[in-house]
Formats: sequence, structure tokens, C-alpha cells
Amino acid sequence: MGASWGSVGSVGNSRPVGMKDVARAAGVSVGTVSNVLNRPDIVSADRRARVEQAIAELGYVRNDAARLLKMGRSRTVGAIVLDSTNPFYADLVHGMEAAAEDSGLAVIVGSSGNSAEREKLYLSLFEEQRVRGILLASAGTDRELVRSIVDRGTPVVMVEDEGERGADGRAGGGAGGSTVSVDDVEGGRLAVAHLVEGGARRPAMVFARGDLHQVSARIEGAEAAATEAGFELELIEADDLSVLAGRAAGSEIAERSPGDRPDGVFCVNDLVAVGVMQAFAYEAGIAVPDEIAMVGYDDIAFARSTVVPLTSIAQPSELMGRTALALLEEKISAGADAVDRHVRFSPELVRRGSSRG
Amino acid sequence: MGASWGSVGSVGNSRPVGMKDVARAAGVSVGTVSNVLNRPDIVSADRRARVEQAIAELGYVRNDAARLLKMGRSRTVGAIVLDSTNPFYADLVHGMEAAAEDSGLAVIVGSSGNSAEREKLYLSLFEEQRVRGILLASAGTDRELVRSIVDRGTPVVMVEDEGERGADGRAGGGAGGSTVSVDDVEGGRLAVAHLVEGGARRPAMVFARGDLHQVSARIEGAEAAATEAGFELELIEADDLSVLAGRAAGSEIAERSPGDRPDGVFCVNDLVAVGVMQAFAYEAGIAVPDEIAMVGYDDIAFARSTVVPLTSIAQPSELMGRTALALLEEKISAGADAVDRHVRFSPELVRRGSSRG
DNA sequence: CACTACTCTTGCAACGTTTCATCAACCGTG
DNA sequence: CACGGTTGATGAAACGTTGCAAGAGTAGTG
Repeated sequence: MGASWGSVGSVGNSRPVGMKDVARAAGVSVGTVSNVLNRPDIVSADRRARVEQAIAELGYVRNDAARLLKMGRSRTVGAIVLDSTNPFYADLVHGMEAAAEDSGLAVIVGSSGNSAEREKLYLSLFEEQRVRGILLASAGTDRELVRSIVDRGTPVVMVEDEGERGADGRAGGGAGGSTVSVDDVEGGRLAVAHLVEGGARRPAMVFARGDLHQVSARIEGAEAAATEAGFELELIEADDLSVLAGRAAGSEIAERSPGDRPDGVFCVNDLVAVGVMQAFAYEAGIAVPDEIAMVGYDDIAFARSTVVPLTSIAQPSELMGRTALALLEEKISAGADAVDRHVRFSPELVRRGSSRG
Repeated sequence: MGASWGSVGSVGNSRPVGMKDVARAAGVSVGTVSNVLNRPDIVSADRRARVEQAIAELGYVRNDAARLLKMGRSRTVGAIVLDSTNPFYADLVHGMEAAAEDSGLAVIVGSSGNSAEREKLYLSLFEEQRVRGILLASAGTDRELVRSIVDRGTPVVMVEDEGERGADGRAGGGAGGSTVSVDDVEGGRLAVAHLVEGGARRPAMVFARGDLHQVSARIEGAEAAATEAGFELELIEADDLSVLAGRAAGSEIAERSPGDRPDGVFCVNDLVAVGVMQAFAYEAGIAVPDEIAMVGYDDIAFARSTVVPLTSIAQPSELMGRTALALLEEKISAGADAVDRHVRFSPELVRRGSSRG
């Protein structure tokens, strides 16, 4: 078959096929066509068959825009992540998608690339599309903007943001949305405490600027752990959170005279750690962990496969994604009288060869 | 400010704000509001100011559904990828997004997870949303379906599919879309030829089932190279294309008596190769490359950071994404009389420590 | 046979935009 | 001051759905 049908549907130039055309072809009213599409059970068998055949023959495709316009809200949720190329976010999104599928929602994803501008862009795009809700896992977020979006009726769940800062005195997080977070201060503390325990006397941390709350929280914890142990934490800045930036930071360390180098390095995420280790291995032959011990953050799938398997602070990325979507669903069904909920996960140290102890 | 404004916009229960409301508040017609939004230059300064203020005060958000309904086609393109968790596809998407941003298009992404069903789902979803075009980098594709979508007017560009099979005699690829591909047969050939050159006498290939054309092409090339060298290629099946599946396959090899193992393993992608190497390293202490040499495929960013840096067949993932979007744009602007174009990249061997030579 | 109860169908009024043909107002010119 | 020419503003007609009130049959009951 197939080829024998001749010209199927509206080939090329002609006007697009709408429900009216289907109705005419099937000899029924548009209302009936709509019913066949949305509540097939209430329409009689023969009519349904006629309509279905007409749909197939004409190659009718439902116009979601019109449907959406009429219905008010879509079956879609929007997610904004910092960087979809980073496995941590990829897993996060994966968790969201899995949970969404179970509830018949579709997820559309945008990468902000840590640009506040792109983030705003996606935010408005999603709001204009009347998505059912927004998942925000990007961080330089304009709180006023988020709040106004929430006020206008689109629920927002933020991933990886403060659970209870209350700096501005508002109950439960300034922006007015549920949050899923990990205790990043604790994560930073764990990492540096582990380095110190393993014998590090000159701990350092490689970080990157940008107003990511996670980053400053990790620094805070790292510094606390160092201070508690009686050491000072050296801060080394990388350009961003990528492997490449890590590699550059690693070179910088490698170029110093051996006596001047830190003996334990905590990296703000695994990508950076991988980069730093690349520089150590290929450019300077620095032994990990003997000369310098390493700890990363996120525990991405590749961490256990690096040159020297990377000790890392694990976050339950996929679970966090699922949870974020669950919270969003809760808000969606609760409607106006929804209450903000804040789920906080604990980071966990995963010991591997890149550190001692 | 902020708090002093009191209740901004339609807080909570009230009816959503539309252009009509803005028009009334600003004392102009809806047509003028529309003009302020779309062609601000043709409306007088004072009116524009009044409208803009009304928009801000009411918290008006444009309804994209209505806009889209009226305009016919969106500014969005849909992309379907096999697995957004796989860095190769993440990079591909990244390239698409970068190119899209330059042309003012938005990209929405769906992961098919190698399920034909999910792929169809996204395909219809995108068509119903009247996207401007579709980028297909998933493979079990139903050619009839794609062809009908193209016929109905939505251009499609396929990534990673045959460039010139012509098995069904049709000019340029059966489904009627432009394609961006890599010569996977050549890639497979390169990989196994390299193994053999490095001294392998018992080459093997780890693959996964699923009707991915890339996989069978790589197998084809691998077998050809083995045969040419006078050896036989052992085929070892993994469950899918993930690290975990690779690890299982690796264990299986490790469990054999040493004399029974292959001495060179080509994996269908880097994820699988990483898994295989994990099994070798942690479960059996098999030395790479001395006991078994390894070659992967895709050359993902982590390949150079694995326990033993992984030799791999590189594909220009990001560039491929950009190219796919460029071809799509070409089809979009060409309209009905668009011609299918087929861009084919060459794979490249990247030698690292996991293989000899 | 009249009546109620039920099952499907139908036609029409939204939904919130954009677009376009008119219209109004104003400006300089002859 | 009448005239075209410009520039801006207006109102109404789509766009393709969905949902609903009302209607048309059909069947069962007294």
C-alpha cells in the first residue's frame, strides 16, 4: 500500500487541512470530529469510523495552537538548566522527563548557559506558551521576575537553590516557589574535611564566578572545614564550570614550583576536576593523590572512569529531577492555595583513588 | 519599590489579562496594542508609552498560542535525539542551539530513548505544534511517517542516517529530507584496521541491537577491515549503548579464560567502551592496551580522561548540529521547491593510550 | 399512543491574536 | 482653501479548536 494511494493529503501547495475539511469529507459536523478526537467513546461506531478514515485520507493533523488557545493551559512544562552538556544537568533532566512521562506531561528544555539574559528569555518564552509550570535549575535568577510569574499563575519549582535562606524575611524562599536543593555548604565541608583527613595541609578550591548560589555555598562549607582544621583554604578561580576551564586552572597550578602548590584540591564540580587532572597528568606529571589529592562534586557517571578514579561529592541528580517534577505536579493540582514545599537532599562523599583515606 | 506597588497584575483568581484589557487601560484600540508589540516604530511615541505602561501595570503576557494560531507557523524547531544523556547527543544539540540562536529560532528537544514509540510521539507532537522544522537524530525512524510529515509541509533534516543508500531507488534518501551524516562504515573500518595494525589477532566488537543504522554500518566496516586483514571479527552484544551495558559486556569478556579473550575490542560508542574498561580494570585487572587494546566511537570529552585514555573515532558533533540546523534553515526559506542536500563528514581516528600504534 | 429517558449530533459562541482595508488628521503646496 | 500625500489609529474579520446548550432520534414504559 502506501505508494498505491496516490497523492495522500494536502501535498505541497494547497491549504492546510482543518477539522472543517474532515467534517465535510466524513459528512458530519465539526463538533463530532472534535469528539472523535477527544472523547471517542461518546460517538457512535460508524460515525467514528467514517471520521477516522477521513482523517487518514486527508492527512489531518491537529492544530495544537488552536487547541491550546481554547483550553488555556498546555500539557507541557518548561525546564531551564544551566548547561545541558553537563552530565549532572543531563541526568537531572532525565529524571524530570521520566517523571513527566508518567503523568502525561511533556518537558521542553532550554539551556541558559549561565547567562541571565538567556534565562529571562526562556522564562518569558515559557510563560507566553502558557506552560503548565516551570522547573528552574539555573541560578542567576531574577527573583522579582520569578515572583511575578508565580503571581500570574504559573507555578515554579526551583532546583538547587536555597531552601531556607529567608534573608529577606519572607516565609520560605524569596521567590515564591517550591525548591529542591542539596545542602551545598555541607557538601563543601565534606570535601575539604576529607582532604584534610587524608593529610592535606595546604587545601585549595577551584571555583568559578557567576552568581550561582551553589558555588558560594560550596565555598562557604569548604572554608569552614579548612578553618576548623586550622588551615587556610586557597581559592583558585577558573573561567567557568567546564573541563576546559579546569584544565587551564590545572596548568596554572602545575606551573608553580612544587613547594608552592596545594596538596589537596577540591573542585567546584567534576568537569572542572577532570580538567585539572588532565593538566596534572599530561602537562606536569603530577601524581594524584600522592602529590596532590583531588575531590570533585556531582559524582557524574564518568568520575569512576577517570585516569585516577575521582573522589566526589554525590548528589542524587536523577532523583532530584523526579522530585522537582513531583513538587510541580503538586502545585499544579493544588491550584491557588498551593503551599511551597522545600525538599533538601544530603550530599554524600564517594571515596575513590584520587584522594587518601 | 516592588513591595510598594501593592497587588501588581492579576493576582490569583481574576481573569487573565489580554490585549483587550491593555487597550482599554491605555485608551487605545487592540490593533494599536498589537502594533506596539510587533512594529513599535509605526506607532506614535505617546501612545506607545501609554501602552507600555499599561502592559507593565497589568502584567500582561502575550499569548503565544493565539499568536501562533493566527500566524500559522512558530519560530521553533523540534529536535529528537536518541539519548540526551549521551554526551555525543548533548554536544549535537548544543551545536543546534547555538546555530538556532543566531537565526532567532528556539529549539525544543525530546529524547526518544531508542523507542520507536516515543519517537513517533514526539514527531506528532512537533507536527501538531506546527514547528518550523524537525531535526531528527534518532534512528528507528518510520520512513513513511517522516515522508508524510515532509509532504504536509514540515521540513525535516535527519542527522546520522544514510546519505546515499538509495536502496529503494528513490533519489537521495528514502524519507525525503536533507541529511547530515558521518561515514560510519569508514569509521568502523578505521577502528578495526587500527587494532589490527597495533597487533591484534583476535579482534572483537561490542555492539547493541536496535535498528540504528549507525550501528550496523559500523559493524559492516569493522567486519570488512577484519576480513581484509585475514582475521575474523567476534561480535559481542551489549544490552544498549550505555556505560552500564558496556560494563556487563566487559565482565562477560573478563570471565573467560585469558586464552579465550579477544586481544582488541572496538566498542560501538565511547560510553560502552568506558563500561568495558571499568570491568577490565576493577573486576579482572586486565591491562589495557597490553592484554586487550580498546577503541571507542564518538570521542566524547571524557575519552581523554579515562583510566587509560581512550582511542576513539571522532565525529564533529557540534559542527554536525550546526550543519543540521543550517540545512533546515535552507529548507525553510526555500519553501516548496527545496532540494534535499546531503552533507557527509568523515570520521577520524584519535590515537590515545588504550591502543598501540 | 403519549410520555419520559436516554444517546448522539449539531451549530455556534468563545479563546486572544494579527492583519488589512478604512478612516481621520495633519502637512505642505499650488 | 482645496488637494493629494503621509502618517497613525481603528474595527472587524479571520485563524482552528473546544464546550455547551439545544435538538433529533430511538427506545422503553405506563
